[in-house]
Amino acid sequence: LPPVSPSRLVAVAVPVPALDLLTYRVPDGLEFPPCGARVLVPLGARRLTGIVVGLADAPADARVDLKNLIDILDAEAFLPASVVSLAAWVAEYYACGVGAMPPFAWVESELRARATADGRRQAEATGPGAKRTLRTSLLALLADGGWTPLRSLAYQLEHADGSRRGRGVPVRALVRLLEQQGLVEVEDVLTGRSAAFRTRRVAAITAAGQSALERSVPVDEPGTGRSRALGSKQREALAALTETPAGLDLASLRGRALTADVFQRLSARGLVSIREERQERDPFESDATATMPAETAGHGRHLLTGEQEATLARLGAMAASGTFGTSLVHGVTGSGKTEVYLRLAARVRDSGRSVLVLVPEIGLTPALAGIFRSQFGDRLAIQHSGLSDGERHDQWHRIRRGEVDVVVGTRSAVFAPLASLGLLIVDEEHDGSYKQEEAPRYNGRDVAVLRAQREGALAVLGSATPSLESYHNASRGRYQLLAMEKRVLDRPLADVTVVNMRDEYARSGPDLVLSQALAEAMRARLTRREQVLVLLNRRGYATTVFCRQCTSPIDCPNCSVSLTIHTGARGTHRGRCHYCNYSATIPSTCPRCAAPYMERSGFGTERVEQEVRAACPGARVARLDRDTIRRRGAAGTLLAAFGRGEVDVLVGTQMIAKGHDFPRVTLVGVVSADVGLGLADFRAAERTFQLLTQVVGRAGRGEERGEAIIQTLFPDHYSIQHACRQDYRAFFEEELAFRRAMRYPPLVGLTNGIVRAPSLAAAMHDASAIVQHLQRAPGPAFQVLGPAPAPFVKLRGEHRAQFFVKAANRGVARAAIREALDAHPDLRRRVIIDVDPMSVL
DNA sequence: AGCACGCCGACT
DNA sequence: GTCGGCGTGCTC
Repeated sequence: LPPVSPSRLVAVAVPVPALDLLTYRVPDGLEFPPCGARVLVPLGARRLTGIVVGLADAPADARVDLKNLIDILDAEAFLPASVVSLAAWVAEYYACGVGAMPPFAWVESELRARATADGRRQAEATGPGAKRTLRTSLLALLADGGWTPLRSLAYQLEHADGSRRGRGVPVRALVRLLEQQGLVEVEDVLTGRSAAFRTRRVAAITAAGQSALERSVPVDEPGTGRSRALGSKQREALAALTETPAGLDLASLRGRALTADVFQRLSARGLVSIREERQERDPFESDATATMPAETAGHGRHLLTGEQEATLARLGAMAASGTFGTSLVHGVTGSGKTEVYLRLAARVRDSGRSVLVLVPEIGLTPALAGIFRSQFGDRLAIQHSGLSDGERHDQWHRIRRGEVDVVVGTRSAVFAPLASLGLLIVDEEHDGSYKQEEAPRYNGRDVAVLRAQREGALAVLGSATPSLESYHNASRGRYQLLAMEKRVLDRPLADVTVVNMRDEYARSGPDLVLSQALAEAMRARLTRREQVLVLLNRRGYATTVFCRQCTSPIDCPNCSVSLTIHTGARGTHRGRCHYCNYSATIPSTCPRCAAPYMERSGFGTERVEQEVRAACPGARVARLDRDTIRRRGAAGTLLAAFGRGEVDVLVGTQMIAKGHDFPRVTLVGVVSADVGLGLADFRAAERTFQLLTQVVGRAGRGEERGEAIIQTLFPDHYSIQHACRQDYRAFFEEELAFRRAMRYPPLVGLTNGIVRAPSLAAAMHDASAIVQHLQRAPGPAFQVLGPAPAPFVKLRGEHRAQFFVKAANRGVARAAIREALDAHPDLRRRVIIDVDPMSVL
């Protein structure tokens, strides 16, 4: 039991991203709530559901007048206390409000309204021909008898009677006014996410129904006072129910002669009962995971290689110790890491502790989830963004109720409410998608290690191309390093050829996309009915359009980037901004100097697809990038089709390089290894090395030896050279030396601050106010750089200035940043603080 | 993030 | 005059 606070104050996390913990008083009539319980609290004009994080002291600022909790919704922890304190710690580390943390944000409530009887009468009195005011439109919307969420009202108003502009309508004020007039009632319910179970309506026959059916007597009609005999449909329905004693799911009536309406009428006469039953969705029914390869069934059966066996033994020993430790499994692509994870997870599960597995993106790599599914069956839960809110929540509640031993999920699954964790696995730990690029900007991998530490569990990070951070930790002895250097069945790594595109341009002109070597290799592989992956990490048809006379490119009006050319309907080309989605037709004459010499330059995946079709007539070519997978699950479908051999050549961005296993791919072509190398980002070389190594690893996973062809303008660049030789260690040493010289992570802790403002001058001004505050911090504990215009100085119409904080001791820097932000509350909304950034662009 | 408040231009 | 669009500040 928590010690009783003499002042009876609790710290509460509310689902408001900008807010930190708030303090509330527990009124005398209420028990003191335990940590992790949900509570209903007043916040401004709202009432919200929050989570108790712990006891609180009286706020330092005496001016805040504390409010009472309205209600306590759980007698026991709703979120495990371990998850609550983990999330609070993470919010502190990443300098964001606790309210933004996933486990707190998942608990929400919602205001809903409906018309009262008076309100309905008044709505009916206003005929359709009458003049529509906002007030009458609103009342009409609320008069259908059901509860309507206030947040959807503005949208409904906008679409209800065409001309009305619903945006900006003070819906809440209007509803409150109507409430005061007794025309509308308002309720505040726990919603959606936490109550988002899909329910099904199940009909069962009542005793009255049974006797009515048997004796065929007339039955009272509700409301009318009359009696009527059962109709034939109603008799049929009752008869059907006698055959299904467990009840009949009304949704299953679709396509049959009976309709739900018949049951509804019977229910009104008391002959049938209809109950709502909670129904849990199976995430494997949804298309995102339906495409899991069937060959995964073989996993867990065949023998491990010596290396796999040794790695498993070491990890198993660490896990069995029951104390915290972190292990970095550095295994080359195709070395069979997944198999080791699976067996390790089974061991830990059998010892009575639970397992959490993080993966970068399930939609792109369904194989791992499928393998775990076949091993753990319904003791496994899946958590990822492709699930609907309802599906996700079913899974979340199954975990919370302890019905699950193993969770496989993306980033936010690190907060899954698992009890007694014994093992956390982070697959492809270097992957950038572990970092959330919006608040809260946490890294799921780092949170996983932290959680392991707090719960005395083993953390296993795995990658063929570990992040500099993790490998550095391993070489300093903070992590245990386990290497897997051989591929399963001793399959050799691909032969890599580098093509110097300068020579190719000299020979074939500057407009060349596919070198002769790549085109010929593709044709050769295709005639042998093998498959090809072609990587270019840049979308679109062309990179820019510029005027040959005045050389000015066509820029996005909202962002400081030039428009990318995309192929639209009927082959027309449009300019599009990849940052704000602005789109425009490309003029045939220069908007600046009117010269009719507009020229395209650079190329992206669309152009590559076209060139591949031209170079390989008859080949089945498909493209996988963000533009082709708008629809949910489309990536999985396309990858599955490629896996079945229905596509010969798959062109795509980095999506095609993630951990897929396509045994028939024998050739990988990289159209330009240089995309990203020129970026002003300290991770540019690391990302290039990782991408090249990963994509080269896709070749030759079957019987046939693989081949990779890398086109570049910089064949001597160290990330390209080391990637060709698949020499991680050499790359690591060289890159670490660069990071040390430049004082970049992992040798210092880096925090990036970006200040947004209507003009660059204003952004610079506000940024320097914060920087000055930071520089006043005592001692040379950290270094502040900037402010300077950010690399994307304008984005979505806002101007941006940036600054950096570099510190050996992150704690000191964190405290200083928090203090500087607190000193400038007016800038809070416009400042982005990114602790341990993945990218500084 | 909401929500309230207050300021300003554009209409009845 | 007042409506309603938007910037600013606050939420224990």
